[in-house]
Amino acid sequence: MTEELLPPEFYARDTLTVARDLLGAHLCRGDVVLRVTEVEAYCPGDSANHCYRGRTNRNAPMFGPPGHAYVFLCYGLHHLLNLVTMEDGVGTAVLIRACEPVAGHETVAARRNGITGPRQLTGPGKVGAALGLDLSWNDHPLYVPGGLEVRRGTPVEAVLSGPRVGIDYAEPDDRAAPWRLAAAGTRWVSRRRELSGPAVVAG
DNA sequence: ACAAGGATCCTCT
DNA sequence: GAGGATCCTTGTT
Repeated sequence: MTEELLPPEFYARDTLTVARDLLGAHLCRGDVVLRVTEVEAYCPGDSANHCYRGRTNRNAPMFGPPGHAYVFLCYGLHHLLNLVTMEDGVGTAVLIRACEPVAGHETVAARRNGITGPRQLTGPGKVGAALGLDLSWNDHPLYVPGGLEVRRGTPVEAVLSGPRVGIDYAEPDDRAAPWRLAAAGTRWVSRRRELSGPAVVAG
């Protein structure tokens, strides 16, 4: 039996809550299924958020309806996947930083240049590569069957947290905010030394 | 029209 | 641990 697609209402909530609840969810495209193990929340009024300085052509999908993808190209070569949260017009999202493979192992390995083990999928650019994403997936609705889908998956036992990665341009309070969340008890997480917890136990 | 820099990864050492 | 790859978005002339 196929797992339930997460509906738009799932995303139309507080971004940190959505981020925590996305841990354990499944990203599905074709034969590939990835279980989300690490995320970052980009919140309202957050100087690390691409939307902090208002709407531009690039961040427009983040200002759109919840449950759509926001894909952007980082350093000219990595496609990073975000899931838009909160109400239409707010401009918040959750970045997917790491996953563990559930199905489609051969496809993932091929897209990752034959790499297997945790280095295969721990890092946001690697997740985009494993799913075969490019900018054409920008604004794609993730609750519609047949394309890129997010399904319920299996919950995580406990959550680690720490500061977000690669946001030196942000203001000090936002740099320090513990808005990177990861599943405890798995090796499929990037930069684990910078995380602490378990601080939150899933109910 | 141009220059700068980025929510990174890989290949070395 | 250091450096290069690589191209789009953005703000400025």
